[in-house]
Amino acid sequence: MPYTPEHRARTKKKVIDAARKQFNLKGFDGVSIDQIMKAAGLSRGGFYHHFKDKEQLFAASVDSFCEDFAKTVDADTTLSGPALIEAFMNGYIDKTQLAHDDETLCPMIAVPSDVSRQGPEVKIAYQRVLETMLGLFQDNLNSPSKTRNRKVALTLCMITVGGMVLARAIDDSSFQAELMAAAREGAKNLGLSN
Amino acid sequence: MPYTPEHRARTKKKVIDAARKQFNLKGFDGVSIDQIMKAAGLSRGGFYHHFKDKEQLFAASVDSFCEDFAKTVDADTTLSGPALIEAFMNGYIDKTQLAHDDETLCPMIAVPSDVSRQGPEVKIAYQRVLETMLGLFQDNLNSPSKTRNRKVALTLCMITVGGMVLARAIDDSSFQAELMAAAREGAKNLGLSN
DNA sequence: TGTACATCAGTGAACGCGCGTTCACTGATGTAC
DNA sequence: TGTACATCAGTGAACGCGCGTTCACTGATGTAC
Repeated sequence: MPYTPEHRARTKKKVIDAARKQFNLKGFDGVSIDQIMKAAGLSRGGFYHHFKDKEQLFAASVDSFCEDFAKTVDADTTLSGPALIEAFMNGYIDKTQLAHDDETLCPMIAVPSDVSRQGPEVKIAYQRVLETMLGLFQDNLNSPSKTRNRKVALTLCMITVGGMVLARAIDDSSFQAELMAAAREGAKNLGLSN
Repeated sequence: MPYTPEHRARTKKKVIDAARKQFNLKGFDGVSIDQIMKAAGLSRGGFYHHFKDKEQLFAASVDSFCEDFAKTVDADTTLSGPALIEAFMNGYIDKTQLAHDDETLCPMIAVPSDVSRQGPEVKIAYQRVLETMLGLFQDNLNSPSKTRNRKVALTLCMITVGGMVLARAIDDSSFQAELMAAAREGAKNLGLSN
């Protein structure tokens, strides 16, 4: 058995990491396999040793974000309740704001339209990211009604994602800033009044 | 002067209408100029008599939706205030829900990621659509504070667009339904409590 | 009223290019002896 | 310990294809006389 399984896994991860950045930046159709493999320091041909096709890589890249995302969410144990929600939301929005040519952007915000045109594998990966965010909100809302908490958590997800998606699709930077601010505030009000 | 200006305008409109459907369905990169021209009953070569390039057609197709959208918004004079907001929101969400292979879908929901990768012309058209929806909400909220009304209106836009965008990017139809319902309810609460 | 003409909307072949995917191969590696 | 070998990760040329755009043209039309 030449090469260790770890070597193979490491290479695969390099490809996924390169793909994640590029897909977020340019969309599914905006990047070629050639570009991704080059960015990963490999050549075109090796791609199909690791992935069935381009779509499977896209799904893997969304899943890879989800893993990191879940880790970040679990890592912050110093806060809880509405304070955690607010801190998380601010961090998430800040990251988006800075991410003009950034690669750490959340795929929920960078590629929702691309995902909506893909098959189940990609959509399921996307849903996992959404459920990660949703879970964080749901678990840190303080209403005694679980139903109520879930509804508010859903609304928080919609405000966050909707606000950032809209902000990125317009050209007017002061309107962008207004959207970001309204997302922060709207979310804060909802989280606290709950 | 051969052909009337009206003839030219009518042809251009046919191309824009065909483009709007297809862009919404398959995204900017998912449709070719050839396909659009064929759908409009024309041949490839004539395209550049009407548009500078593909991006300009994309902008025109978003603008074309905006015109129709503004007309719909102005047309409904039987309702006003929160009742109008609720009625509008329900209609908008219903349309999205039915629009699996539909062409009347709002570009705010169908193509935000595509728009975020385009130049200013397209983004400005997108912003006009957003401002149309925002204006409807803002003008029908009853708080005496205009600032407050604008903030709530922004949040309503984020919930509506965010909810629909998320619903279209996942595969689980019961989760989809939950998102749609939460968008309706979240929006209603916000509109009424205001 | 009838006709010659200029205009330009519309045609379709052609351009160069990059795409996703396949494939015959090369060569680095861990294992067996 | 040293070597021959089998495995398979990685290479890069090649495939067929469709893309956005250009261009020489055709032919339907409104206008001038």
